[in-house]
Amino acid sequence: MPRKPAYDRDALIAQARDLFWRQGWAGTSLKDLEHALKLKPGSFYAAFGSKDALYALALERYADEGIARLEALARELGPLGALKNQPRLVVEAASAPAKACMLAKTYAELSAKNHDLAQLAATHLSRMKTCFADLFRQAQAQGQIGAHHDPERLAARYQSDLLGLRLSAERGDVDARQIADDIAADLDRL
Amino acid sequence: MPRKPAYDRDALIAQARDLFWRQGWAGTSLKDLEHALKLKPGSFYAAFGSKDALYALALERYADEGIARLEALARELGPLGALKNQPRLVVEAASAPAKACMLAKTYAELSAKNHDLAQLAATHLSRMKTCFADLFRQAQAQGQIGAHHDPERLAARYQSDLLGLRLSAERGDVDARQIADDIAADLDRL
DNA sequence: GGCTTTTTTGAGCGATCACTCAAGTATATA
DNA sequence: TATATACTTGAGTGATCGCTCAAAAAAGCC
Repeated sequence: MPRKPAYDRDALIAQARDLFWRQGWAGTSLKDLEHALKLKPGSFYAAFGSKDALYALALERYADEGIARLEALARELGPLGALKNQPRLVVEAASAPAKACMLAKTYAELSAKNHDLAQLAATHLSRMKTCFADLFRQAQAQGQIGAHHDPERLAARYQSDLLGLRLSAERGDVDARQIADDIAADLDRL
Repeated sequence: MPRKPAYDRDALIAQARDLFWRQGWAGTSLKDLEHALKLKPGSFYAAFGSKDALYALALERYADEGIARLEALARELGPLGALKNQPRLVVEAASAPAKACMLAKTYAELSAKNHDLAQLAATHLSRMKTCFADLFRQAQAQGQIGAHHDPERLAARYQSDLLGLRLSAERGDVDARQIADDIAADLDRL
């Protein structure tokens, strides 16, 4: 007997993610969301509960897709191949709403106030780091990387470099592709 | 004949910089500033004109002091020594309001909206990059770094790594000192 | 078609935003 | 001490914030 919603919830989350990714938490108002998602306030709150709840969904979507993409890349190119290609891919992703990492932007914006979303972003960053560490471990098991290296340490450094790279890629006066290549080249010296 | 202000303008700018640095642009309200600087709205606007004008002053102060600190370090340790020590120093600066770079945070927060302050932060980031490039050039002239390297490229990568490091240093699940040491170690292999 | 159930709509809520300004107060000169 | 000239004060501006809710509209079942 009930009426069905006129929107595609998954598509709305993806749209919200793109908006939040570009503009940040404080930089995205409900008016922005209502306009982009074509939802009036009532429908918005019926669907998602609050701005923060939607942001949390967007963060999760962002992290899940990022990890899935990396794992797919590893199946295609192997662990070291995936790690070496990821920097270039991220920098050259033309369709992405922004170059910088949404998790890092969220954490940077909200951690000072101990906002729940900052903690959530940190958790997802940690998941990604674990994913990197797994790939380094696999590369090591395949003999592509010296056995004396600590995969966790390599992962922390790699993630740090990627975050810097992705922030640099938003700047007009930096050649991010050069940096991406240099990061990849460093992996060959391990 | 006039009355003198009861405040120290330079000290107020430093306090504002610390607050903005920690909390960001949108995250710092005028109430926050009034409370921290102990200025009522009237005095605040008589002294600085607007929130954005004070933020611009804070950004400039931040960048100027950062460059001055690095140049002093280079006079003490030489160009390569300064570049190698900077990561550790930044990560271990216990008295700083935050680990992450204020210029990077500002740019990340405001560039999507083409805010004037984002452009200003980008300009200061560029100044810093030039400073890094000068140090790499000097290190090269002294034979501490291979002559085949492009100092501008080294500077871009170094700054990118530093931005990533400083963001990572705000996280609880990352050993930033290890990353800092790894960045420094990479400079020895140039 | 009639009824139930849900979604959609949009006016409007209190709170907070950056900011203004007139009145009050303190100080340096004469 | 008197006067001129700033600085300080804080109530209050309109705009925007995230969000609520009652009424209107639409879709599934009999």
